[in-house]
Amino acid sequence: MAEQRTERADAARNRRAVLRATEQLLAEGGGDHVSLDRVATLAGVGKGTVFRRFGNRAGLLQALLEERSRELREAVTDGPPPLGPGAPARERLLAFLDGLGAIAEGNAVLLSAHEQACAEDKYGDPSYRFWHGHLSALLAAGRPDLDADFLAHALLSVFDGDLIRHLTPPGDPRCFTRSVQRMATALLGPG
Amino acid sequence: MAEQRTERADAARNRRAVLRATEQLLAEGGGDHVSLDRVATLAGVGKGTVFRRFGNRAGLLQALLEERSRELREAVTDGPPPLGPGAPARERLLAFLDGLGAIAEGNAVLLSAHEQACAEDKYGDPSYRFWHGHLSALLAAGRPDLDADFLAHALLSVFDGDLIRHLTPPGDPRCFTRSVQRMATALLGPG
DNA sequence: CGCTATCCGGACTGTCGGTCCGGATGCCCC
DNA sequence: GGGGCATCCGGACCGACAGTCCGGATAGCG
Repeated sequence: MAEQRTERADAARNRRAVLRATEQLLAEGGGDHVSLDRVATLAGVGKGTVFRRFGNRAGLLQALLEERSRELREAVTDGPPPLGPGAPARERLLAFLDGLGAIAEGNAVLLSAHEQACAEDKYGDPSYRFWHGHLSALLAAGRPDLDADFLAHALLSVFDGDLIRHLTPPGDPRCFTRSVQRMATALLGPG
Repeated sequence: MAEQRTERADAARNRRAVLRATEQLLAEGGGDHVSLDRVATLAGVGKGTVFRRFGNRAGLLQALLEERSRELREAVTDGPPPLGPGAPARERLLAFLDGLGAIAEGNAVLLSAHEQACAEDKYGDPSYRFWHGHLSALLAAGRPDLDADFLAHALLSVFDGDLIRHLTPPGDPRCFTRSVQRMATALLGPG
């Protein structure tokens, strides 16, 4: 539904330019630094172009996030174990948290900006629903006695850009992920 | 430091009027409905007055949240068990989560608005630090082998206004709190 | 009752997200 | 190669908002 039959060449070029400009602005200043005016100017396009492609601020950030996490989503559905199907639920869960943690740690600023932009419908966002569904299924497989749906929300709620930056010391970029994995292990119990 | 020697009567009256106006606007529309212009108008004061009292949007919402949670904080530090000191850590933890959950469930809209306004320093906010310190101490007392500091952040991260509204069905207002308590129990293990 | 520190009000500014439409341009078909 | 049309572009424009500022009002004290 979002894809036209064919996208005109200039449209594709502009889309790429806008995404590149967005990530550049995110890198050089905080999330607040990314105003759509600035994105458009840096990308060398008009403001209207940004909105036509991405709908609004949230859509723009979501597209960037989607680009950064598509690989993990494919690995989770179609890839080899332990991420993909085939491994025991416990191993798949830890592998998944590792992958998601890596993305989150590497994109904490983008995460914060996206959380702030997605004011109200964060839990209806397709991307969120996918992560939640996957997590929920793995949890239910590991511990059928627990409330997998809620625990999946709880585990995801910890992937907060600000929290990640607050908990990541310089020199140990995977600290957050390890903490999440330890928590998940404690939740699953000594199974 | 925030208290003047004596607050003029009109200043105190205006402060109350602003807080009342804020909660009224929060109640009748979403968090976005609370613009400081509207608050000032509804309170019957000028815009400058709102800013002089509360600094900015975040300060206003924080003041309201503080008002709603002061009782719990006092009960936790000075009150009788199981909330206050004296009960076993496990019981205190569950009682604390019950109290915090009640506040969060009753103020989900305010919570959302506050989260959005406190863009960057959410984890430095004195109120957050208090809850985190308390939770962290109780967790450390119950399970010294776990990373209490991280788990306290994780438990608090689930108190998200949007998530609470998303998980609270009509007719079961305490559903969220029970889920949180079950999660905490699972974390503490079968001790 | 008068004086001063304090407070009030609302006009003002700069910025932002989002809309709109006249003009340009890529693309397909002849 | 060229013409016609659907698509896209750009940036002027709008309304709303957070936050600032200062001339004027007033509470409270002596």
